[in-house]
Amino acid sequence: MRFDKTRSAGFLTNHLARLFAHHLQARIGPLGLAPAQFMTLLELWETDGLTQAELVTRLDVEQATMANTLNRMARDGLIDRVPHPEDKRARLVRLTDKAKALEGPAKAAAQGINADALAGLSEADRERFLATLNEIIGTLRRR
Amino acid sequence: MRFDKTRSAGFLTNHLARLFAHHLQARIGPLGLAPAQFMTLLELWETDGLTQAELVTRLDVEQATMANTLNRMARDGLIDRVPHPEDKRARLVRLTDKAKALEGPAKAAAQGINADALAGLSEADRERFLATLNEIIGTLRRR
DNA sequence: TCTAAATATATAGTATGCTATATATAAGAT
DNA sequence: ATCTTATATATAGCATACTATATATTTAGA
Repeated sequence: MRFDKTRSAGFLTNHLARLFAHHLQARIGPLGLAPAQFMTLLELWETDGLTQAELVTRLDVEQATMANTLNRMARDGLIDRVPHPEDKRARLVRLTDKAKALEGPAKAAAQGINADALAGLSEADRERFLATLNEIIGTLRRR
Repeated sequence: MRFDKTRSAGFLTNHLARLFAHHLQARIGPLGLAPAQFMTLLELWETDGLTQAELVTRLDVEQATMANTLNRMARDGLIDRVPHPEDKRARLVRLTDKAKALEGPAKAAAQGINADALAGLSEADRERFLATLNEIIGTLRRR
């Protein structure tokens, strides 16, 4: 059976994701951030005080993955966790001042990588690429 | 600063790669394979007897990553490593009969996932998507 | 030739992802 | 009110990725 890597969406997406992660790490590492932490901060910069469960839903990772990421973020002084006022099981994730201060530089770094990556494409191709990514994500999530 | 996840190539690619990996795991797991093992087998099915260094180049992963993947593959009876005839530092990675027998079913599983993922796209959009992935990979590798 | 640089592999440590499992609390059902 | 089920979080164990480092061998250069 033939299988051409360069024509496999799964293979190529895996490769590209590793390249993006590598570049992101290079640019936000100096800020004291790692990629999964940045992804989590994107939600918290939008809405401070989410629960772990809400972050899990919004970022589509497993609960155990998020629990570990939040532990590392607390260790690194990016978040605090305070008791949920109405639910003794839950805790609210709160940004520290340190994490709030990183919003500008970290988002700029990520935007820069996206811009570099798509630099060789026409505006129409960029739009089509983003739309297709979103569409395939939707397709695979439904299964 | 605004940062829309649904318009970030890096964010979307990370998400999609996780979805692809999850589906691939579900379909090749029952064959006794994991995604990185499958990726490595793709090269070895093409060319049996590669060195670790050659696999590293072809798959664009770090040497330590490949060393660990090969250890797990040897543990699982998918490969043997034999001394390189001309270079005492190196070893040749050889497929076992077990690994050879998995080529058809594993490739079929991966093709099936790719087909499912792209099912909602026109043929032209599929081609464009694959071409764009390859192009962006090229761009980011050059940096 | 002998030393220095390059190459092939291995290992340690860490981050991020997963599944499976455990515990605590909340909500619903009878 | 009690019992069952659902929800929120934590933890253990593993795969895959990374960087940094170590060792062995080969190649190149003085």
